[in-house]
Amino acid sequence: MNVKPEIKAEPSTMPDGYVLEDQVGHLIRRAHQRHTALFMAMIGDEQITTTQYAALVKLYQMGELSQNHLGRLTAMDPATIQGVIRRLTLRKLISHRPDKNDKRRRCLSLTSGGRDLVGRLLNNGPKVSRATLDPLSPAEQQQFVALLKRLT
Amino acid sequence: MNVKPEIKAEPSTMPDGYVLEDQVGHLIRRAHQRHTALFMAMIGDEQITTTQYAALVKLYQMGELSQNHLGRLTAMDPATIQGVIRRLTLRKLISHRPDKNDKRRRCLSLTSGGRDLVGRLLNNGPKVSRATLDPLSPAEQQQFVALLKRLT
DNA sequence: GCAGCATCGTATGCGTACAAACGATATCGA
DNA sequence: TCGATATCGTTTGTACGCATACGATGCTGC
Repeated sequence: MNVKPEIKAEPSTMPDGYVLEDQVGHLIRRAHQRHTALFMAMIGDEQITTTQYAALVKLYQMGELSQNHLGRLTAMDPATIQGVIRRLTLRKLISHRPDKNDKRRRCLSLTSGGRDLVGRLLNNGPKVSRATLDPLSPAEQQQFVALLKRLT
Repeated sequence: MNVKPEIKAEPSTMPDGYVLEDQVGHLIRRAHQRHTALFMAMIGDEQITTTQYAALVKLYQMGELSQNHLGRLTAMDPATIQGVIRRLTLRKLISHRPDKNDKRRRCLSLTSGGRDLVGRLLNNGPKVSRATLDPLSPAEQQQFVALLKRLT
């Protein structure tokens, strides 16, 4: 149960008080890790990830979208959304058909199974958000989200 | 230069006002993307990533650490820190020797080249933090970081 | 109508991030 | 002392995230 005494050695002096743990990027990264863990534990499906959920919800809301457009709406570049869509298609949650007017595009939409899944998970989304913000008071939560929105 | 009119279809009704873009997890993910892009553009070395920088700075500060302990200090699990250390070792920024008292451990430390690199990059760390927080006023920046720290 | 440019989706390569399983080593408790 | 348990670092597999390059298609301006 105990951890060994850690190795020690000669540290180097830092320019003024540079503390890695106080840097905003490090804190954002850790907040992202924590949120992802909460999401995977609470969303209600073992396989669905945060980005897959975002793609499914957007398709649920919008009905039919081209692949890159869906990527833009969910903040994923073409290479990333391609992988996400491939995995969701393998799970038969998404289907695609060619666009009549533009041969380059794939029209993506949810299958009935995909719609069912989103319907089941949709109530859990707000629960994850609440759990993520739980350490803050309601007023602080509003403040935090408002500030976070301006950092994009 | 123009984007085509986007595909439209029958959207599904959502339970109350669920807006993906307002969910804190989505905002944290986008803030993380933005910070990473700013870091890569500003840190002063084309190859060094955020996690590699964290590992280098910690070793610079602490002098010598075991691999998993360094991982805990920088919020990386053993599998992740292993890859980071392997790449930094390949670049000859980090060296390792066996621990006298514990044969399982690798004692990690910076090479002279690693110390030189950290010395050159260290002033850029705060610049990245400032750029990340730039959309906010000074008071808001303090508020934001304070709230973010409590979400970990 | 056609040349240049933009966008579509794909593919490859590299770097996190983490779960799971592993052998080796260390420690704790009976 | 010795067996159970914990930790160390590694490996494998899956999933983002992005840079880069690619061929196919669409659009714009001359």
